[in-house]
Amino acid sequence: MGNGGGSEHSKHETANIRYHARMIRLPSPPPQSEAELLLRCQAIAGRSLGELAQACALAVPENLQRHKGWSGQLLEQILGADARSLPEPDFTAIAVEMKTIPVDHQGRPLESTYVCTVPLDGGMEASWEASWLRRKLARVLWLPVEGTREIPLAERRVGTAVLWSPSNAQEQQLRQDWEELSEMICMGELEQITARLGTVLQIRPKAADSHSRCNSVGAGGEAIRTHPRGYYLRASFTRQVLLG
DNA sequence: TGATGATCATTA
DNA sequence: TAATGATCATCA
Repeated sequence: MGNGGGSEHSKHETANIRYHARMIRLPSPPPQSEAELLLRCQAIAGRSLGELAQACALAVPENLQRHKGWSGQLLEQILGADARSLPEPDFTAIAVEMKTIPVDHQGRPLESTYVCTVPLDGGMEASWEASWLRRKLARVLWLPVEGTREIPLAERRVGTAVLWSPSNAQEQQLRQDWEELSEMICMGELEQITARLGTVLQIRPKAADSHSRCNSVGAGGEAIRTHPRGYYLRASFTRQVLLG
């Protein structure tokens, strides 16, 4: 096999990067099957973000403070995601959503995972079955990336991807939380919702800052302005998904 | 030290 | 403004 374990960064390393770039034929066309997507994931497993960025001719930021979505966007490009910023699955042809997840040295998630915006304006969702959240999570490609701040961003490596759909038990957990939270919203109790609610799912602010507002409906059905919020998966849930 | 609430960048 | 991509920073 190749020389993956060397401590030198030299001509050899550069050759590997070029080789990798050919393997994934950048820019990547959208994968046409899950198998094709998984092959691409295997090709980048164990590689560093620095290597992958170089293959894309992208600069690596010093840190993620002002580039929070950088890793996710890099890996989307590498793997051929085509949804861009649309409210669609990242890989539209095969209806797969992709989530990069920062992990510690044991592969445990370091952060919660944003799923989607909480619908607040009028368009209340009729049922779990029809919910945006459920559709988003129907098929997810989890891509772990070393995320401890001790490791310089360029040196952080990509882990083994997991293509996942919720098990029956997981779906029931998600459903229970979603129904509880949705009922509160329908009852006009949005402002009573805190991130402490929900065992696997939570609602938290999702905005540029705490001054952001969006339209919603109050307890009496009147129009109000409130904070935009998003659904997030707790790290403990994602840990079970990744590690069992 | 982990989780909550706040925040950053980009696109349409 | 609202969707996408998330991580930061502070406090219990």
